[in-house]
Amino acid sequence: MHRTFSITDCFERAELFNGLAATQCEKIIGHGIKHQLQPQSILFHQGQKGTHCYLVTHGQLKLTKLNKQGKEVIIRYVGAGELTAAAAMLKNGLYPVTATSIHETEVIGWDKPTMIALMRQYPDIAINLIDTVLSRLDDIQRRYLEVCTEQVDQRIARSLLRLMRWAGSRQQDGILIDIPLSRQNIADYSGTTLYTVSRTLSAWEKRGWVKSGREKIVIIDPHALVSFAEQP
Amino acid sequence: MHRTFSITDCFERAELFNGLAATQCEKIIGHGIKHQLQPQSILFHQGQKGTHCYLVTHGQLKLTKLNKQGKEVIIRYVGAGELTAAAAMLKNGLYPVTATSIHETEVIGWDKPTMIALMRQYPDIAINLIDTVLSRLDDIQRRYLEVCTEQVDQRIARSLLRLMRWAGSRQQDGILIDIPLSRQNIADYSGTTLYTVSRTLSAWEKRGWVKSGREKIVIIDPHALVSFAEQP
DNA sequence: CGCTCTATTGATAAACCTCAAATACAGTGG
DNA sequence: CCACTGTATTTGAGGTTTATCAATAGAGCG
Repeated sequence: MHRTFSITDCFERAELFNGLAATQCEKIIGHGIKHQLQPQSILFHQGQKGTHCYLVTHGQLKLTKLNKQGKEVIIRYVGAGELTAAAAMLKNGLYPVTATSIHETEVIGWDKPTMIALMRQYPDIAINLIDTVLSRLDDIQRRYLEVCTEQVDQRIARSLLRLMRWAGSRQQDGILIDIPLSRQNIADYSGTTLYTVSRTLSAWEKRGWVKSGREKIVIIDPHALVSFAEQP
Repeated sequence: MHRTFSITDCFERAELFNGLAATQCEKIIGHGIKHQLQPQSILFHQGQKGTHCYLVTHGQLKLTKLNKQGKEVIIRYVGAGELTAAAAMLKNGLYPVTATSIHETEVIGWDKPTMIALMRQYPDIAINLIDTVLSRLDDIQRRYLEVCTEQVDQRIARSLLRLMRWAGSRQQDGILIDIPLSRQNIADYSGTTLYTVSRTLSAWEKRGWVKSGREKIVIIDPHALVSFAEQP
C-alpha cells in the first residue's frame, strides 16, 4: 500500500541520478548517510542552518513554510526519487521550509563538502541539481500565479490534480491519491481553510467527480476537474 | 533621475560577475549582444522558446505572468546589474514570464551555447548563475507564503517595502520608489485590485505613512509599514 | 464503548472585488 | 498660458466570495 522505492529503482528514476550508471549511483549513495524517519517526524526545520540535501528513497516528505503569525502553507510534497533542500545546502543558508515525514520514510543525506566533491567527480550531478532547482522554481511560480488570480475552488481542483499526478494510483473506481491527505492538508496546499475544502469536496462528491473519506481522496472524473480549473 | 548603470559599475555590482576581474567581465560582455529597448517594449514573451538570458545594464524590466483567463501578476522587477531568464535558458524550455521594459533599457543577451562555453572558461559564472536562480526561488516562496496567509493590506505593505529596498531613493521627505508605479502595478505585484490599493494608500496617506501621486510613491514611515506588515 | 481526531454543515461576519461615476493629473497643441 | 484629451486615481454602493465560529456527526483505535 505504501509507495516504496528500491535502490535499483533509485538508479533508474531518481532525479539526482539522470545520466549516471548504476555503479556510479552506488558510489554516490555510499558517500551519503541514511536516515530512517518515523511517521510525522521532522527531518529539518525552517530556520535551521541548511547544511545537507536529501534524497528520499522510501516514503514521502511534506515541505511546509510558516509565517510569523504561525500560519502554515504546504510548499510541496517530496516523494521517493526526489531531492530536497538542494537550495539551502548550495546557498549555505537556512532551510526555508520544514520537512516532515508522512509515513515511515527513508532518506539519504549529503553535506555540502561531500556534495561538492561528488559534483567534481560526477558533473552530471551538478546538472541534475540545477535542473531540480529550476523545476521547483517553475512549479512555485505557477502556483503563485494561481493563488493570485484564481478562485478557491479552482485552486483546490488544481491542487488535487497536481497531487493525483504525483501520487495517483489507479483503483477500480478512480484514481486514489495515495497519501494520507486531510482537508487541512488540502487547504494548506491550496491557500484556503479546511471548511472551504470540505464544502467544495462535498459539492464535487454530489456531482460524482470525487469520492472522499477520512484523509483519503479518490478522483473519479479528472477531466471534469481539469475543465473546472480552467473555466473562465 | 533614471537609475543608470555604467559598464564599470557592472563589473563591481552585477550578480553575474561576482568574483571576476574587470578584464574577464569585459571579455564576457564581448560575447553577448547588446539590445536597446524603448520604454514599454517587450524583450521576451511568456511561451516563447527561452534561448537567451539577459543582464540588465540600464533601466528596468518588469516580469509578468499571465494565466489562461488573461489575468496578470508581476513576478518580479529586474534592475540594472540583475540577470533574468537564466532558468529558461538553462532548461531549454519556454520563457515562463514576459519581460517588459519600464523606461529605456539596455540589456546584454547571451544564448545558451555561448553561456555554456563561458561557464567552462569562467566557472564563477556557473556559480553566480546558480546563486541567482536560488535567490529567485527563495523570493517567490516567501511571496507565495504571504499571498496564502496574509491580508491584502499587509501584502501591499510588504510589496512597497520590497520595492523600496530595491528601487528606493532618499528624498528630503522620505524614500521615493524610483520607478513609474501605478496602482495597477502595485495590485499586480500584491495579488489584489487597483481599487483596494488606492483605498489602502489613501488610508496610509492620512496616517502619514506614505505620500503618493500619479504613478509615484514616497514612503515616509517605513518602520510603520514594517510593523503593520508583521502584526498578528 | 468511550476517546480522540477528522469532517460536515449552518449561520454569520468580514474581507475584498466589481461596477459606476466623478475627479485629478500630465502632456499636447493651439 | 489655456483648453483639451487620455489616463490614472479616488470613492461610494452593492454584491460575492470566503473565512470564522459553533455545534454535530462520523471514523478509527485501544
